[in-house]
Amino acid sequence: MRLDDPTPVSSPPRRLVRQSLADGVADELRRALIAGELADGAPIPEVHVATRLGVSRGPVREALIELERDGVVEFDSRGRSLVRPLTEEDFEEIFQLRLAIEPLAARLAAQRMTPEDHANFEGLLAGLDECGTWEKFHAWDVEFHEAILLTAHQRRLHAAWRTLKLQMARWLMELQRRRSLVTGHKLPQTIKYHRRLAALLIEGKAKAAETEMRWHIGVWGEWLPAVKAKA
Amino acid sequence: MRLDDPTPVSSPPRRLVRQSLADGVADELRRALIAGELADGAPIPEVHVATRLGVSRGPVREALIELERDGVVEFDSRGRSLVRPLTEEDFEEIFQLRLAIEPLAARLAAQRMTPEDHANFEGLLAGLDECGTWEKFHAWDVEFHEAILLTAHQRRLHAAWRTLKLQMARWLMELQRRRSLVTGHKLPQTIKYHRRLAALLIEGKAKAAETEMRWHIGVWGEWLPAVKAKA
DNA sequence: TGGTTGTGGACTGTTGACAATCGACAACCA
DNA sequence: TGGTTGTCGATTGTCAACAGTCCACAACCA
Repeated sequence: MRLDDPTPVSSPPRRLVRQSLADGVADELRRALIAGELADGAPIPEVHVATRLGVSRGPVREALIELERDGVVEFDSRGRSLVRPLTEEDFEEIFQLRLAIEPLAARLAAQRMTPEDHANFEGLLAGLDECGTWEKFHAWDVEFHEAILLTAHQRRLHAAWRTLKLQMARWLMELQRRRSLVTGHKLPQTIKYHRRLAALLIEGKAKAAETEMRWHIGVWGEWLPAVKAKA
Repeated sequence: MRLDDPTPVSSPPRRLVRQSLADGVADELRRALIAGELADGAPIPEVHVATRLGVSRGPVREALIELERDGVVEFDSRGRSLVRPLTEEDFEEIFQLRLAIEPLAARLAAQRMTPEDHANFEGLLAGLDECGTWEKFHAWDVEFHEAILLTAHQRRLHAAWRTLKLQMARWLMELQRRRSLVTGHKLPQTIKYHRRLAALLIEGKAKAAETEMRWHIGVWGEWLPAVKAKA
C-alpha cells in the first residue's frame, strides 16, 4: 500500500483505528468471562483488573460499565462490580427477546439485501460446508446471525441483540463444560436447517425468512431443559 | 419515621440511595436534551459540562457513555461526543423496535400481573381522568408504558425499551415545537383507547392485550408523516 | 453473654494534572 | 501560487492520589 497517496481509505481494510485502553480491557474481560475464568457472582475489583492489566482504574471502570450494558456484569448497591450469575430466568428472557428481534431482523434483511450482502451470504453459505464439528459450527452460527442483524440495518435492533450475544456465548461454554449440550440434535440436520434459512434470505423471501427464523429460534429454545438441569 | 428501629426498610419510600454525580450529570443532560437546549449535532465537550455543573470530567464521561447507550449522544472517531441528530430513519427504527417489544411486554404483563401490579394499574387508570391536556396525557402515557415494561419483569426487554424512551421524548418535543403534532387525533378518543388497553391488562387478557398493543403502536407510527415533514 | 462501640482494610467516587491527538491557521519555500 | 511544514488551541485518554463508605473483627461494657 502506498502511503504517499493523499486519498483517504474509506473501506475497512488497512485503516488505523485508535483503540482505547477501555476497549482492550473490555475485550480481555470478555475473554475471561467466556473462558470461565471468572465464576458466577465473583467480585471484580477495579484495582485488581487494573494492576493485572497494567492500566489505571479509569479504563477499567469504563470497561465494566460496557460489560454491564452487555448484561454480564452487575453493580451492587455500593458500586462494586461482580459477575452476573446466569439464571434459568435469564435464559428464558434471552429466548423471548431473540424471538422478538431475530424474525424481524430476518424479514428486514431479506428485504434490504444489496448485491454485496448477497455475496456475503453466499460466502457464509459456502463456509457452512467446513463445519465438521459443533465447535466450528457454533462459531459460524454467531457470524451468521450477526450478519443478519447487520444486513437489517437497524442500529437499535443490532444493539439490543449484541447484548445477548455475549451471554449466549457464556451459556454455550457453560453447557459444553457440563457436556449437557447437543440434546438429541444431529449436526448435519442442524446444518441443513441453517442452509434453508440462508437460502430464503438470499432469495429475498422476507415473509418466509421471518417465519423460518421464528421456528429456528424456537428450536434453540429447546435447550432450556439442559439449562434447567444446570441451574 | 423511627430511626432507632433496626429492621431495614425494603420498600421504596424513604430509603436513602446514594446517587453518584454521574447520574446527576446524566439527568441534567437529559433535561437539556429534551428542553432543546442542545441542538442536533452540537458538540458536547466534557470540560464545558464539567465546569458548568461544578464537577470534574470523570462523572461527565460516565454520563456521556450512559447517554450514548440511550442513543441520544454519539462519539465521533476521535472520541468527541455530540448530540445525535434525529433522523427520519431513527423514527422508523424506533417504531419497528416498539412493535417488536411492546406487544410482547403487554402479553407478559397481563400474564404475570400480581395484586400489587393490579392496584398500580387501577391507580394509573384513575389518573387518566385528570389528563385534560395533551401535555398531561403524554406524561401519563410514558408512565403507563413504563409500568407495562416493568410488570413484564424482563430486565432486557425493559433495557431495550428504555433506550427508546428518551428518544421518543425528544421527538415529541421537537414535533410540539413545530406544532406539527396532533395530526387528526382527538384527545378523548386517544384516552378511550388507552383505557381499553389498560382494562385488558388488568383483566389479564394476555392475547388480547398483545393484539391491542400492536394496534396501539401502529397508530403511534402514524406520526411518521409529521416526522417526515420535519426532516 | 449479648449488644455496642471503635478501628483497620478493601473498595469505589471524584478530582486535578499531564500526555497525545487533531484541526486550523500562519509561515515558509520552490 | 500551490503545497508543505510548524505551531497553537481545544479536547480527549490516562493516571495517581485523596476522600468517603462499608464490612469484619476485635475490644469493651452492662
